[in-house]
Amino acid sequence: MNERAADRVREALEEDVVLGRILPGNRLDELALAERFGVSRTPVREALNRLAASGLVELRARRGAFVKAIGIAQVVEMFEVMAELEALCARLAARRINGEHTARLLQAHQACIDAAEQADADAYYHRNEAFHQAIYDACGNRFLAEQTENLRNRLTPYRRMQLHVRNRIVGSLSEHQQIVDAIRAGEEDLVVAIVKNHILIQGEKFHSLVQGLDATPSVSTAGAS
Amino acid sequence: MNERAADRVREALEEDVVLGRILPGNRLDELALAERFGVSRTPVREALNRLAASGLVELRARRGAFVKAIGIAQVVEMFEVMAELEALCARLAARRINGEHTARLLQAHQACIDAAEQADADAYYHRNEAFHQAIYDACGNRFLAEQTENLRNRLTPYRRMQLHVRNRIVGSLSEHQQIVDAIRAGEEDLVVAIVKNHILIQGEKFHSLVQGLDATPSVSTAGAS
DNA sequence: CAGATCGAAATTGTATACAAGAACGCATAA
DNA sequence: TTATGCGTTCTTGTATACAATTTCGATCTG
Repeated sequence: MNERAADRVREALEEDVVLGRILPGNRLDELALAERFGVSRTPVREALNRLAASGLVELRARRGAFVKAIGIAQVVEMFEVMAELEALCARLAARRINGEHTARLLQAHQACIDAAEQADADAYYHRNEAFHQAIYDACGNRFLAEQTENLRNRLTPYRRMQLHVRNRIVGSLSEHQQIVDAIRAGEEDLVVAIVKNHILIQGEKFHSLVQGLDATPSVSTAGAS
Repeated sequence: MNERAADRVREALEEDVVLGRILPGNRLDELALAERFGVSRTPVREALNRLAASGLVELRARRGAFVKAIGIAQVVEMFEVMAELEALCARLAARRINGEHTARLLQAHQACIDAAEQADADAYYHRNEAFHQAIYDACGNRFLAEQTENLRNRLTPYRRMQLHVRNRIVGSLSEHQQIVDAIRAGEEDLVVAIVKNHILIQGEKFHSLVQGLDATPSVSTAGAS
């Protein structure tokens, strides 16, 4: 329980950024954060450095820390990589899964089914995370599992936003079933195809979602308005 | 020019670790580093944090920073991921490469050929890096390019160690030629296969290399004299 | 009135001082 | 001789003080 102040600050900020409580582009004032957490600037700076390294904030030299404004194009790029990493996890899982991991995977899948039957979108979100984590853990490559989890965390806000799209849960669940079956059957190529599609769907949904919502002129629409 | 002290320290330490001038398991004393670089502990700590985030050093709470001792198993895992990322770069490059990037790729390839003809292993190493970087840049996905470059940097010492293996340069060069041809022809699946093999060869060479050298140096072997 | 230039305030980057915990050694006892 | 307990010392973690740079605003000039 003797937690380091810097870690407390980092975790709290991480949550704020990931959950969208601090919006992209906002500047993170060291002094203000220090006061908010009741510490000095030193642990705050340490936390900001760590967040910068994990890509959540951008550190402009002598200008402060800004919540990284990830453009639509980059999010699509990230989903592209995410699909590949997750597909590799699934491929290796299909190749190497053992009894223990199989049990965990089935359990996580069942938990998703339960949440879906209760139409509890929030619970489904969390259990969906656990389901994917179970795949990562089953891949037998801890480094890959960590990398994939990292990227997944960075994509959290963009996935979260489109889980409320109509019928997405039903579709997601059906894909989960296919994934589980393919992994247990050791069908590597099949599970890779399913997972890639499973992830890329999210990227596409995100893309069409933001295009329908808002014309954020950050990148594309050059001379708009 | 007006470089930050913390960045200078970080870059210098990065080089020391990557080039093996500081061995895995060694503790990085903040005060000693501060004196060595003529700065205070503050920028040193910042540098260590950044290095920890990029996985080069391990930060044990209230115990200091240690150069991360990456086990053989993890290196093999990292090569497994590396092969996948690089193959994805190549696939996307084959799909989307344009004239400018093609020129750069050809130029980088020719530079490798020149270095090989002069049997200059050191020059070949650097130009090989540039060749792979050219592929990353041509993939049209800046995020993927950055991730791949990052991982490549982390694997540097393990790749470097086996470039001196006999005839590896010749084999490498031949694979480069196949990669260039496949990318220019837009043969996605073909280039993926070649690249995966190209990278995994390195992982296997590393594996057999260390197995031939030493029995079980699973952890530190830091103070080996 | 517009623009530039200079200056003050605010903020980041670095150094130093202080607090707390861990490593190490020494002494003592069995 | 060895193991254990205590205390010193060294190192990390945090706070504060100082330096340097940027930003914003006011004033002056065309």
